[in-house]
Amino acid sequence: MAADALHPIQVAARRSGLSVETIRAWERRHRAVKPRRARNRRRLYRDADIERLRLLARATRAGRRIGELARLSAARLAAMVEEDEQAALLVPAADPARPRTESVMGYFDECLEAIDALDPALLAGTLRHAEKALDEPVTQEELIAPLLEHVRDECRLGTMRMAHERLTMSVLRGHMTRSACPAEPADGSAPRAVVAGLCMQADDLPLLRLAVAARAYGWHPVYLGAGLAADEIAFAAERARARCTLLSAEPADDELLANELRKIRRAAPAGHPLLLLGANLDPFKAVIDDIGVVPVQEFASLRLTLDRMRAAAAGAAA
Amino acid sequence: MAADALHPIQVAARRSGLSVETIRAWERRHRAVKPRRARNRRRLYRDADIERLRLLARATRAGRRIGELARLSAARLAAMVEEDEQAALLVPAADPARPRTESVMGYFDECLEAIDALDPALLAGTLRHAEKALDEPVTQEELIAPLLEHVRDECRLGTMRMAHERLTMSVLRGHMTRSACPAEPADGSAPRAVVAGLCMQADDLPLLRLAVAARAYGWHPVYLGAGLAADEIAFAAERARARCTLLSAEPADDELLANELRKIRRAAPAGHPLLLLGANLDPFKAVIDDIGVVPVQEFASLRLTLDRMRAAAAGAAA
DNA sequence: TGTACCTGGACAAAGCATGGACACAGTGGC
DNA sequence: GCCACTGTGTCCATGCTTTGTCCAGGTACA
Repeated sequence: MAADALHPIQVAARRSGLSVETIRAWERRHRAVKPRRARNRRRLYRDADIERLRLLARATRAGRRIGELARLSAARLAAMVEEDEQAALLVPAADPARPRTESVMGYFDECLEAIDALDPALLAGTLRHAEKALDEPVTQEELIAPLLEHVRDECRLGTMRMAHERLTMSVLRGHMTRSACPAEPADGSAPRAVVAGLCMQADDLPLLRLAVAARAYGWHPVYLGAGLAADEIAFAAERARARCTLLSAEPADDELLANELRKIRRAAPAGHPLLLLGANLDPFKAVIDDIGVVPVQEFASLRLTLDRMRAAAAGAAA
Repeated sequence: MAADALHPIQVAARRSGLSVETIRAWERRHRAVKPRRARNRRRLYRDADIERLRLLARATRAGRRIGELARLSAARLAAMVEEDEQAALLVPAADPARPRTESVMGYFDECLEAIDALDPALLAGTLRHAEKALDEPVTQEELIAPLLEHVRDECRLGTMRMAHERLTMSVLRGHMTRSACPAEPADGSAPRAVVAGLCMQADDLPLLRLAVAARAYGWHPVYLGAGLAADEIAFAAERARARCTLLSAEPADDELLANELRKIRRAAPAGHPLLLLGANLDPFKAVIDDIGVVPVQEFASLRLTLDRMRAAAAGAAA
């Protein structure tokens, strides 16, 4: 439907990534595209015109001159762009596997020293360093999670003070936030995933870790934190165009949680996948089977589940 | 219930984000929506009408002209909006430098758009962009703080949903954490400042802002979050070798707060400066004078106080 | 009486079209 | 090296259309 839709130049500009001025210049000087005209002389672009503009933009970005490109047919153009971009991929040779000289244990001890000295910059620096040397999932799994566990235990035992724990949590939260939503603008093609906690939980680090994992596996997390009502989560999934929703279940009032799950299922778009992460999901078995929630017991299996889901979504879109 | 509720134009405006004037103009000039009329000729909008207005608003924001849109059916319109926004997601790789306005207002509006679309990456990117174009203190003072205020208000009014507020807080927290403790290893010579909240407070953003400000003024913040006991704060000040401690006071139980202040003073090293930031410090006047806390009513004066303190510390060390 | 709403008219800002101009990077000749 | 030439993206002046906002005068309602 709407295959013959006509678009004003503004839309053509936004969809092609070119400026309005450039599009007009290309037409004026080279007749690169020939849009229809409205009665009031305004340009009206068909989908095919915009597609052509996109191709032209990519070709110029690859170093070609617009003067040469303008006369080419759509097919020639597409082939040329394809070829150029393939060639560009070959140039930067894949970086060789990094030697893993640094051990996790070493970083762990360094972190503990930084925590003991209450030095946030040192702790953050060590974490970043570790993440560069090790892989990100490894860091999460073998450094950050155990570190948090350790600090909590020591704090409970009295070996460490609350101040240590708070500083650790604060730095870890910052670090994980950075991992979940890094500086580079997100890859537009990554599917989105809403990440939310089912009810109030004081400690949002496990949830944040879910977002970090999603990001590492090629998703674009929309992190909402814990304690949101069911209809808010469903609304967010729809508004953000999410391909799935990741929920976490803290040990809490089981009846209430089950109810929230049902509410989300009802309010979310039909067929929208819901994942529930939790160490002990036995109390929810009935609900999970009933409404079709995907249970995830550990982070290792999360990856598989997410990958399968993305493949399914891509297949459906194609 | 009330599925066929009829709404006055005021409500239609609030829900669609358009002005009342605009809605009337669209109807007058293009018959874009055809609301029912009450006996007294007042417009009455059905939910479907408001939905249509929302779609029209989104389509115009995507670069289309209202004159063209008005004649389209609801289905065509929805498909078009969907397509436009989907396409916009794929392009940003092509236009990294958005040539939009560089004023605070411009950034403010861009942030609101990102929040409305529940797009964390776009919001974070806009904030970073703003911080590069404006100065960091300006961004804090004139963009981030008002933005937070605005979102809270809209959420209270019902124009925005909780999901919007949570996403905003989560992204802002990440952004401010990054500002408070940036990627470069800290300048070793910067004096340290412990930043902590005097008692539990659900919202840690004001406190985080304190850390960001300290960092911007050349200090090295040791951020501990809110809700720490007095002796933990004093311990942290000593262990981290801090030159001062920044505290924030939320409107709360005054007696308790005063007590905490006294406890910190007793437990902290002699002569260690304590700063207390709060909008209304009147209830603490007695304690402040008694134990020598430096009151700070606003961020502008914080800078002066911190600078003087650093100069004094440098003088003493030399 | 004050507020919210209606209508039609008016106006300023923004968007678009056109043709011209400028700045800048290559390119090739000297 | 310098210089002229060309291709290209951006900007500007001018004129027209579209569009958001404002205003005056009038009506309904508490």
